[in-house]
Amino acid sequence: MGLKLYNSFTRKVESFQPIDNNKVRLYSCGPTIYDFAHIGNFRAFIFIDLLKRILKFSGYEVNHVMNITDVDDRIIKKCGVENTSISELTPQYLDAFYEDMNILGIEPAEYYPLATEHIADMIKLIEKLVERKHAYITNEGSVFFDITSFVDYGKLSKISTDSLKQTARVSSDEYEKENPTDFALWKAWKPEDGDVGWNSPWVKGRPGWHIECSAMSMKYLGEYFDIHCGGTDLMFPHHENEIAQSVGATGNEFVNIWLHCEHLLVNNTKMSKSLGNYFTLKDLLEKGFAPETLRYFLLTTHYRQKINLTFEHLDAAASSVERLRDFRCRLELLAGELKGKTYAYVEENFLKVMNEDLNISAGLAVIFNWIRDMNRHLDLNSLSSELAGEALVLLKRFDMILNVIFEEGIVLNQKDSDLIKEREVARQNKRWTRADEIREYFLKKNITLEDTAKGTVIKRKIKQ
RNA sequence: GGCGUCGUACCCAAGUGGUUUAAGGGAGCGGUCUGCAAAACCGCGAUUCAUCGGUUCGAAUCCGAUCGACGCCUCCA
Repeated sequence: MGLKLYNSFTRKVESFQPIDNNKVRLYSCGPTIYDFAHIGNFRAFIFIDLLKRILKFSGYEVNHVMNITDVDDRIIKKCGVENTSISELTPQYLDAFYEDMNILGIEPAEYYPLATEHIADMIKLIEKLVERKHAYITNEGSVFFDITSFVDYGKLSKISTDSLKQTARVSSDEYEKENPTDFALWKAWKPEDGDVGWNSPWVKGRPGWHIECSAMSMKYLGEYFDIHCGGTDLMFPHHENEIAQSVGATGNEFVNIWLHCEHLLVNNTKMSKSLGNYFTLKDLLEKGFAPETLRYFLLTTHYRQKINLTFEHLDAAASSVERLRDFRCRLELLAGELKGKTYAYVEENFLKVMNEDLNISAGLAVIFNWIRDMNRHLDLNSLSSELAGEALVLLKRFDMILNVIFEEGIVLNQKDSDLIKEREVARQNKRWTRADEIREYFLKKNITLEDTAKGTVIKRKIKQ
């Protein structure tokens, strides 16, 4: 019993036990707000959402911090190209990010700290690393982490420092590193940085990318916290460097469990900005895919499995969401009070498989098997309104995880509700042409009218 | 070259030594129901788990080889 998770650090599935009773402290790497995030980025955020929802479902309290990178090479570059400043460039992308997260039904983190608001914390941390001889200052005033000073370097990604020496890009012309594999903590100001720069004990400049996560995670979650997660591509060098910085500075353990999410692929190739093979959320919405469809698609493949994005795959996801919602509609038509726990065993079965490293495929199998069983009873009219109410209770529980089943009801304007009444009369008088005409009219508005023994059922159409 | 993940039906995908002559979803076909639809239900659908060899009383599951796909080693979710 209890949740088990695959720890990338030990490469084993481990029982999860929070450090502090039932409080879970979770850090995840957030977006760099230089542009709109693509749907591959959101795969990772939806994975974190699933993790958080399962933790909460199981009764844990979750304190989640997600950083926002609002200063880095790409941002500075774009500011140069567009002849603007960080404070003018980034807010629009941050807003878009929050909006997209909301559209995809992702629960917000407790904190979204911005890198530029934590420069002082980063400087303090760098000072500590210099003090503890893990970092050195170059002639120009940049500060680098000396990876040879940290014996466990490479332990997370299983990359040996020897092999790194053979492949690391030599960039001594950019900064004066002692060793090409050392990474920047503080970068001295250069003309192409424009007006980006902060004063520091060394020289005016800006933080390296990795230090923000060490500084902000420890500030909000303490030196040692439960879970740190992100995409697999962050494992090296980003997370490896975070460990080096954090452990180097405190001498303590840093993170209990590391979780890494696999990539979203397009044509069997990683979706990425640099390859240009990406879709933003907006792109896919404009193609007619519903937010629920996209959420379901990203949510329902195991997080350590690559997903290949195809429109066929999205269509299949839409059909599945409709199946779940159609079941909800049938229950709603029948349900009495929403109480009771006749179906608690189904929830137990669900949680049991979800506890195995978030085995969502097995979890869905539990849900769909139950739905088929319930539909059978509904077809036979052998489900009482009490039991329908109880089933609805469970369905709501499941939707605390999936968040695609329940929606705000459809509100029809006067003209449309009159049309539906007209259609009912037409059907009674067997004027089928008129009835079909009205059904067509609604279909164009993505509303399906279904004729049942209990009258017309109005549904929002998701599938294209 | 180093490190790692993966290959299960038309598509997606769970299962990682016996309770599986392999869950679940989608698509398809046939049927029930329906004015017609839609939804739902019933039935059909892998004697087989990339290939070959080995271990075992027993393998999709363990080991080895081969083939193929992908990721990281450089910014990246």
